[in-house]
Amino acid sequence: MERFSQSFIFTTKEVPKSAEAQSHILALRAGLLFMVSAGIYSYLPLGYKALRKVEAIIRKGMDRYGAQELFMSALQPIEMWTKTGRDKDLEEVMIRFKDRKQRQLCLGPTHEELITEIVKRYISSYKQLPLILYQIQSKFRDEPRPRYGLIRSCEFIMKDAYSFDADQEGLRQSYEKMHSAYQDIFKECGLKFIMAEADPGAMGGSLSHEFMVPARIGEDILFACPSCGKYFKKEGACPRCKKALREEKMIEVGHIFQLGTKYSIAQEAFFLNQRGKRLPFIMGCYGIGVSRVIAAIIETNCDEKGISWPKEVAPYDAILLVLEDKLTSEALSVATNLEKNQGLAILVDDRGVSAGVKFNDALLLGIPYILAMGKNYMSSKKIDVERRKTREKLTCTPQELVRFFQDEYSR
RNA sequence: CGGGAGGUGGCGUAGUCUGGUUUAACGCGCAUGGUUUGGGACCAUGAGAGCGGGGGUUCAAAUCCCCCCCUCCCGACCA
Repeated sequence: MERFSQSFIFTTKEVPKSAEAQSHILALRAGLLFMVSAGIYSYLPLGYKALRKVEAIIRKGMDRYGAQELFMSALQPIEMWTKTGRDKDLEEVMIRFKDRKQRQLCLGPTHEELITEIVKRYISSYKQLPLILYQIQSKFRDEPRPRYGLIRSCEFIMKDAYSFDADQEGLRQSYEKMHSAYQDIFKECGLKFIMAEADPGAMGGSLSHEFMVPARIGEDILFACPSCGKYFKKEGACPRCKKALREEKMIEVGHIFQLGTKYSIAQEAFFLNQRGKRLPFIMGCYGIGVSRVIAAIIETNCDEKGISWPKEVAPYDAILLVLEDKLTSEALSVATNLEKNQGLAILVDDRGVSAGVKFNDALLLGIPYILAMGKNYMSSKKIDVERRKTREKLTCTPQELVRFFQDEYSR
């Protein structure tokens, strides 16, 4: 239970000038983010809570499929990149500089090279495979044009996973696992997504799939068949329905790649098979733009009043508005009970502002349940409950509230 | 990196074209006092900027000229 009056949560009525995308405007208005510079953001307590919720969902999804978490350095010597030649390929996006010893360093835009060095050092037998490692970490890219807040920024949070297998069939299985994990993860985050076969581009490799969320401000485009609903990467009539396709904008939230041996061969990362033969690891890599997921969730879960977080990622489960000063201590104990008995995280709005401000801030913050204690509580011990998403309202006593939440969360 | 729009108290803006009536205005927010109190209340008082930075023109510059920086949008780019 936290008290709004003592929390570092600040909302604004006015729309910040430096934002155009809904998700960006709302993230700033609801006090989730602080803009440091173009494409650089700091997470404020409320935004960080939502971020940690998303990270927890990702960890659960990855762990379920046997991936192990580690944490690599963002700082990398440039020599790490010369064997694969990507110091040249990624020259433009890499943020690089010299330290006091004139050593060339970069802030990792991605981590294939480093993970390959790590695995190469410890894995030398087929018996230690397959292996999937992942991390959730900040990535740095010198974007030519940062855009739409968290959608495209120069420093952003990514979940990157890497698989190591002894053969092509192993890679296929690892890829399949990550494919399933991603579906679980995006579903739990409350995102409606589409999977599309993609071009591996500078990552290299043979096969890749993108996870896309349809949104007005998407930077990618897929072509949808209006009759069967299938999506295609290229324009042209639907092969099955022969209908003309229509363009839809998409936010790319995840991308998985079958890399093959591009990195293992270049970096001489080998293991011994059953017959003692030296073979390069067969690799895959799997990314989720964590901060971008936050933006995609807000973008697709909002209305004219503000954000409407899906329950699973909401920074708090409910907000309790105290509309009569006298009720403050009673409200705190109601909140404490809900927290103790049902593990709910409650924000108690005990600020000395008008009811209108509290209701509107509650809608802006997008916490799934808005509870109000005021007149109705004074007269008949009734708490007013509103579902943020549907705006449905009902009333119940504190005792009934316990059952209400049991029902809501067992659905 | 090309094209467009901007930079004025903490936030959002007006003023810039046509220099002077500006000791820079308004709304929000903030502080103090009072009245309010269920869907962004009201009154009073008050604090807070010298107009993105630097040069220049002029008796006089937020306003005109030059250079630079920053932000947003469109495009190019995008693991």
